[in-house]
Order: sequence, then C-alpha cells, then structure tokens
Amino acid sequence: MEARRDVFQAIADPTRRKIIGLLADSSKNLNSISENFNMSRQAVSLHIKILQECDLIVVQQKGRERICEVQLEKLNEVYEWTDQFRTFWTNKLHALKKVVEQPNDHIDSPKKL
Amino acid sequence: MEARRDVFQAIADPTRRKIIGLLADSSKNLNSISENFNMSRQAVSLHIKILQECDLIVVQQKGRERICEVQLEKLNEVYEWTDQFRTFWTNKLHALKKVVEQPNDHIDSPKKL
DNA sequence: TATATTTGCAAGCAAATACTTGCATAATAT
DNA sequence: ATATTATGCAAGTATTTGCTTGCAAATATA
Repeated sequence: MEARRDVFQAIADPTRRKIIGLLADSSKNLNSISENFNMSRQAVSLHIKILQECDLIVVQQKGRERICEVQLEKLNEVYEWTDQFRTFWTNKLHALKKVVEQPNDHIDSPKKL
Repeated sequence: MEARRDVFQAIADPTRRKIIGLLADSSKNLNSISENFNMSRQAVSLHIKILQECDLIVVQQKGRERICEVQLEKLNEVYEWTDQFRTFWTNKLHALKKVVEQPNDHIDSPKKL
C-alpha cells in the first residue's frame, strides 16, 4: 500500500530524525547507521527506505555498500510551514510594541499592520 | 494506549496542519472547525484531542461550546530543529562566499550571519 | 575457493492511526 | 417543556506503522 509519504510524515519518527542528524554530519552506509540504534538492521533499513521515498535521503550503491546521503534542502518545506506561523508568535510581542511606539504615521512607513 | 505524543507527530497529519492554519486566523469552536473537512465531526474531534495532548491547542469550555485556540509558539520546537539544518544547506551557498569576501573584520559591523 | 560482510526480501505481529456510526448528555433557544 | 445545538463516549473496522526473525544474494577478503 503506497501511503501518504511526505516530509512531515518522515520526520514524525524520532529514529528518522536521528538518522537525519547522523547523516548531516557525514554520509554513511546502512550498517554504520544502524549501529547507532538498538533495533535490528532491517528496522533501520525500513526507516531509510521511508526517508528515501520522500527524497530526504539519496542512496548510492558503491560495491556491496549503500551510501546514504541526506538532502537537507528537503526540510525547507517544514521550515517554511513553521516559519509562516513564527511571524504570528513573534508578532504577539512586536505588534503591540509597534502600535505603542508610533504616535503618528510617517511618509516612510512602508507597511501598516 | 498512551502513545508517543509530540509536536512532530502532531503535524505529520495534513488535516491537523490545516486545523492549525484555520486556528491561526482565529479561535473557533469544534463544529465550525469540522465544517472545513469532509470527515465526521468525531474524526475532527479526535484530531483536536491529539493537538491538545501536545499543547498545540488549548480548549476553553464556554457554555456548551469548546473554543479551540492554537498555541503557535509550540511549533518552535519544529522550527528550531529544521533551522539547525537550514544553516547546513544555506551554508552550502554562503560558506564559500564568506570565506572569500571577508579579508578582515570591521568595527561598524553590527551583526554577522 | 571458502568465508566475511553488506544488504534485500518476505512473512508475521502487536500496536497505533484514521476514520465510521450510534447513542448519550448538557446548554441554549423557542 | 421541548426542540435544537454542541459535544463526548464507545464500539467497530481497515490500514499503516514499527518492529522482528529467517533466508537469499551479491561483493569483498583470506
């Protein structure tokens, strides 16, 4: 069953987030990744597969080894989604400040909230 | 079954992300939220519950209504996790530039990225 | 060639997820 | 008082998830 497979789903699992962290440091083959976890190699392999399916990881066959490289840019989707709301929560602090500090409008105000 | 319940898990579901978006605009009661979806009220109610369990939503009883308010600050955990890697992928572009462009430091540089 | 290593594939399983429908309950409106 | 509205609770189901173990295959090393 090909289920929904997106970046948000992929990073929902803590093991997969840890894998991303490991690979951000340097590319690694499947076995050396799985050494960092208390689960079977197969379990890790499955996580890798999921990360691959949403292009967070690119796997390159090198002899009998599979070198996994993380594509951190793919996290941009998540970054942007959260960042969109970040302006909301930072504005909770700044919006008030702006209103209070501005006794009247100036010509050079480019934007008003 | 009390499963792992964290923000990453919570935002993995597209319905829940949409709920967050809706509530970012303004707080709403359960029924008016569920009007935006093609699923049963119960299904939406369950999503709300999950969002509540990780403090992304605070529910306030008001008579017979339950007003849902989103706590966008809780997304900071996700923001920071992605941002940590963002420096990696933006550095792919900027790191080289920095090294090349900066022959020495200046006093009047208020901030360096 | 015999053996180690790195990996894939497949079956099996318990738990979680994402829903559904039906009924109960409490607050409000007529 | 009765109907309407907003909601919760519980049971049931199909699918997905996160793992396991066993076996096979391909590559590298002795």
